[in-house]
Amino acid sequence: MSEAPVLDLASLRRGCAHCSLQQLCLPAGIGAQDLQKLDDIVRRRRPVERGERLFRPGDALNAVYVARDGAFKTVSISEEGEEQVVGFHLPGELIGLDALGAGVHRCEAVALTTANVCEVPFDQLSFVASQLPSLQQQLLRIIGQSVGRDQDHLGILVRRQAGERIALFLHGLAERYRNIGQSATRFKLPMSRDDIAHYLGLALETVSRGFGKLQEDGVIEVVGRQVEIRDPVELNRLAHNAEHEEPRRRGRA
Amino acid sequence: MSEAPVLDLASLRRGCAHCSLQQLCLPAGIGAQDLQKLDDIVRRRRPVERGERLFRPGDALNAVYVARDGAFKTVSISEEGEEQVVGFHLPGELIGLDALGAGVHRCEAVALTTANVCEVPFDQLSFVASQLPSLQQQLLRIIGQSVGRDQDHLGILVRRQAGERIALFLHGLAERYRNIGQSATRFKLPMSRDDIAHYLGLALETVSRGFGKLQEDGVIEVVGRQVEIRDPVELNRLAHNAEHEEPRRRGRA
DNA sequence: CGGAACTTTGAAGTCAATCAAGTGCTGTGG
DNA sequence: CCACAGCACTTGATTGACTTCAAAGTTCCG
Repeated sequence: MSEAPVLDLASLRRGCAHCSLQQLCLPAGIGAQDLQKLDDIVRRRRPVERGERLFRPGDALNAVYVARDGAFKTVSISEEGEEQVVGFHLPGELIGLDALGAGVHRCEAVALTTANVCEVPFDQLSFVASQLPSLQQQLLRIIGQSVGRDQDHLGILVRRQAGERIALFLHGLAERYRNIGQSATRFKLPMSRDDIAHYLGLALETVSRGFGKLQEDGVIEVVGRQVEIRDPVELNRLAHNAEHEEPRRRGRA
Repeated sequence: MSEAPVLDLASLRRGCAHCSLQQLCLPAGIGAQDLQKLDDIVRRRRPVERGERLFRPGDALNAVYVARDGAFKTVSISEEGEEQVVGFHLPGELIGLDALGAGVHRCEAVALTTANVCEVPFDQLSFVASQLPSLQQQLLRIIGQSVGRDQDHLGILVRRQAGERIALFLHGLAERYRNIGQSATRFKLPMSRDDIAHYLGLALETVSRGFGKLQEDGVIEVVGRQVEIRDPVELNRLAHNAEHEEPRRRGRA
């Protein structure tokens, strides 16, 4: 009885209920049978240690991954060996889509903390999706959201100054923590200043100074990687309105 | 428009052979019947004039588009009204994927030149794809390639200096012209310096100076929007190796 | 406790943005 | 055909932001 599929299904459903796959299966109005098709192909992995990689550039696209807890970064390495942080992945966000185009990963996915991940073999996912149009559509949507996040990232990098980028980064991160049911005002950064710098296209010293200034201004409280957002409204203003518009208004008003 | 399907099919097939949809149907080993399913949903539009828009931010995702000739830019407009050029689209490159995530466009697509476009209603494409697994896979791949291009764009913007970005831009553009069977060494830029600047995250003056310097160094010949690449090897080196690493064409050559 | 990794802080230099003319193309009307 | 307006592009000078180099301070773990 303890091996009864009903129990397994129940536990999986509970598991997926607060991991990103909820977006893949639940809103599709999926039946128990169909859900099981999906559940059957999801694999668990032993915890991944900090610094371990899920895949490396050049690896074939075997699976996509979702962290159940912990965090990852995806890094693309230029021909000169310089690292560029392409994205951070919190629990529930899909990892591995970078290989969709060529069938081969462009980036490496590195664990920032010890983490538990679900692994979904891609060919099986693809096969199941072809049988379940609603799942296929969900898959497209998830991918589209990931594209949207990339575009947001672009928006952060283009013609924005350091303070603005940092505010935008913190703002976006808070939003994402809120989405996974964690505090949006108090959290521990899973990544180093260096990682943030490589994500924002800044020098790490600039990131450090930016944090310092935000603290000076009473917007955040930061000790090492522990962050508390004291003034979310002001943070939002800094992120969207640019800091140089208000404080000193010269001719252009 | 209901005309003789057979004739339409023939012309479309010829048409698709050198437009981006070739990537959608041809490699899938698609049969004549299946091809027709696809061809049936592709619509032509009257030529789009320079400055016209295919869609605007907030528009529902009705269709994806492919230019048969001409060029487009997709622009996302920040809350402060600043324009950010998200991408340029040459003939054969899909336009409109930005709405996949939310079902609503985030960007606007503006014609840079007069252009002919094919319009593929998205729900129909999605429906046909669900019936043709091979088409579905192709669709995923196309989307993945678009994600890859976005990541390349990211790579251009992060921590690269102006000269490098411009070289990278020209290099990438040449590559894409080559892919569509046009000269990779001599072409006319469809976009303004201002568009390029907004794409590269630079001021337009900086772009102009960058072009000037490349010309001074004998790498390119540029008159207005007409560009000739004189030294592709050097351009490639500038794009990937950074100009300040090695020969500072002053003292030690 | 000690060491390594990470973070903060300071000072100096550089690159690109900005402001400001000026030049050259394109098309239109006299 | 030329004059002229409008726009796109180029060029110059200045300023400010960020990087870089350097060093001290902190946190995290074994």
